Amino acid sequence: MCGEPRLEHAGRTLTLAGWTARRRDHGGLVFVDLRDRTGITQLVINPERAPEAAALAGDIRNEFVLQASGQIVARSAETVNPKMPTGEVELAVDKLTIVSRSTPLPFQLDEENVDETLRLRYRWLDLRREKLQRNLRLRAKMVGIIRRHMEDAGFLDIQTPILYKSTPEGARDFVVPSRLHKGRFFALPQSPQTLKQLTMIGGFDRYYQIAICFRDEDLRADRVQELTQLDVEMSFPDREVLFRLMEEMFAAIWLECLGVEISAPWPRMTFAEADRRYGSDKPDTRFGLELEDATEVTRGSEFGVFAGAEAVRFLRVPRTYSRAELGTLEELAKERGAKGLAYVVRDESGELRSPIAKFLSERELEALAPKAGETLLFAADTWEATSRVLGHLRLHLGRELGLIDDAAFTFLWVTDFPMFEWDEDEQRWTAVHHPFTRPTDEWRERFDESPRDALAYAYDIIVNGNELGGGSFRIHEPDIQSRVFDLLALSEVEQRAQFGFLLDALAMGAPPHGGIALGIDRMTMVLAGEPNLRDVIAFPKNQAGLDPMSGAPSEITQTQLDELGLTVVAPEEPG
RNA sequence: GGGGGCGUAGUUCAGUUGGUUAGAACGCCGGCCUGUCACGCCGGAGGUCGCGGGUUCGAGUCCCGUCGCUCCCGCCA
Repeated sequence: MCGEPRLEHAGRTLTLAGWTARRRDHGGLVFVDLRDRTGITQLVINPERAPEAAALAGDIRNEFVLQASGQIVARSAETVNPKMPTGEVELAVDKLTIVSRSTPLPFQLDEENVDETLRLRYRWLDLRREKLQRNLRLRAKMVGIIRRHMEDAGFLDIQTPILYKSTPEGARDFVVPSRLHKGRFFALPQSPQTLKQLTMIGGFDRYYQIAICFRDEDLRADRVQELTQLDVEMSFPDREVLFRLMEEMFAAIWLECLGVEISAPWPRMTFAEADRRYGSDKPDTRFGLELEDATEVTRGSEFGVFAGAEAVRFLRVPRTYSRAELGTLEELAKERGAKGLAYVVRDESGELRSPIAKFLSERELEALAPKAGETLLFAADTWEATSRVLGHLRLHLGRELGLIDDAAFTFLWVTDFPMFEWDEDEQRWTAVHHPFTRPTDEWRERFDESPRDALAYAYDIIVNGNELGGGSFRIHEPDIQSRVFDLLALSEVEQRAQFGFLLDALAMGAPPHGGIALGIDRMTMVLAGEPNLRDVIAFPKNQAGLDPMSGAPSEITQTQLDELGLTVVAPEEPG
């Protein structure tokens, strides 16, 4: 392989094949950097040694595929290239074959910042680049460790269908029309959730699958429409066993892929604590800058906004800001729905700068205790809104103030999520996790009496503020499952139509069960240090959900439409 | 659905206050070159300044619209 020849191989005869990374034509001597996935070796084509090869060498262009036979020779001292691993040797070519030619490339493989549409359109070229080679190998290695780990722990790989049933709960479904049953549709699974529960009821007590899941929602840098997840489920679950299984798996991945040791067990934090301290259900605990609560202190304040707010919370930032900078921060706060951003700056001199200071009593200021060189940034609103605004600001400030150690990995379990949240638009309760999540034991019998407060037996894996996975213990009692559906305003008819099979199964000897699902794409992203999911996926779609390479999604023929019994009512104008 | 950023040669970019023929590097084509390794040297081709409209004597530059890409909000059980 091109990355392998070393000094000790000198004298050996061999054949290398690969791509032309670069040709340096000296008129007589021609040098070619030949590249394959292992690296680069320099070919030397000397017309005195190999006249036939030299005759071909003038034709070689970038990315031509070559096969070259010859002898590995030590380079003379002055021609050694210390920058390359194979730089002490080169291949003195005897026989050269141009195996395959290439048109000039639409972009150069060594160019940075190439337009992403171009990279996606010619993905086969992008894949030759070092970054994607590295990321996809890392991903494959990680998946290998995952499979080994799950198999060793006695989990059974069971495949579940891709053509499945649409359930309007949750994300939008991708649907596939049925030819044999016109007017009816399969849905691609958003997750094998109900199916893996059925494997438990079916007597396989430890299931796993590397499953592709489909969600027809808008895309983001860290969100794609078809995602790969490690899906895990076990019967008679023990949370400690499951947590340890995950901690050991991540430890193995991080050690084998990065050489990084992760200490275990990981810290655990309830959702309530995460929300209170970090304003987030996925806190980045690589830095402090925690939210503080001034609601009690400012109760009855002369500053009406504070006096009347459900919650007054603030960030204590260890620096001072100019008015202009505070304006920028306020814009950020408003992006997340804040009405404004009150502040108190105490300069190094000890002087207070604050539009609200005149409203604050001695007692209030004393309690807030801004130190010299500090800025307090306030949000006064509903509790939930203050979390959203300050949690967002905290992340921004953490990055801006350089509080984040990029080399650090902080793993965290967040537990005890709320079961439900109120959907203002639809005027009904929705499941925070999913409707099969079991309430904690204390809420088991009364979750529907106080849905706002009910807690779920659910947990997330958070790494550096990224949600890498989440799971729960499931409901295995048909009556409780029905009551959850009732609370979610699913009529009895809808329950039967959508989830009848699950309710029937739960009624026929369902063991207690629970599990977890991990985002393989996001795990790779964090592992590779990539800010973008598309760079850890071989053939991703762009942000509009289109594939610039194949042109998918595309129109289908009238014959296909007829066979499927479909009519296209409002075709998109072809762009 | 909404907001921000970007769009100039094959690629990555520059382009001043609105002013002559829109530049550079790499790539591409031709020529020279026997120790280069981002080889070097000489020459050349290559542009609907995303698209449409407007202002102006004059628009890559200003204005309006539109399209594409991207980041974010909504959405993502």
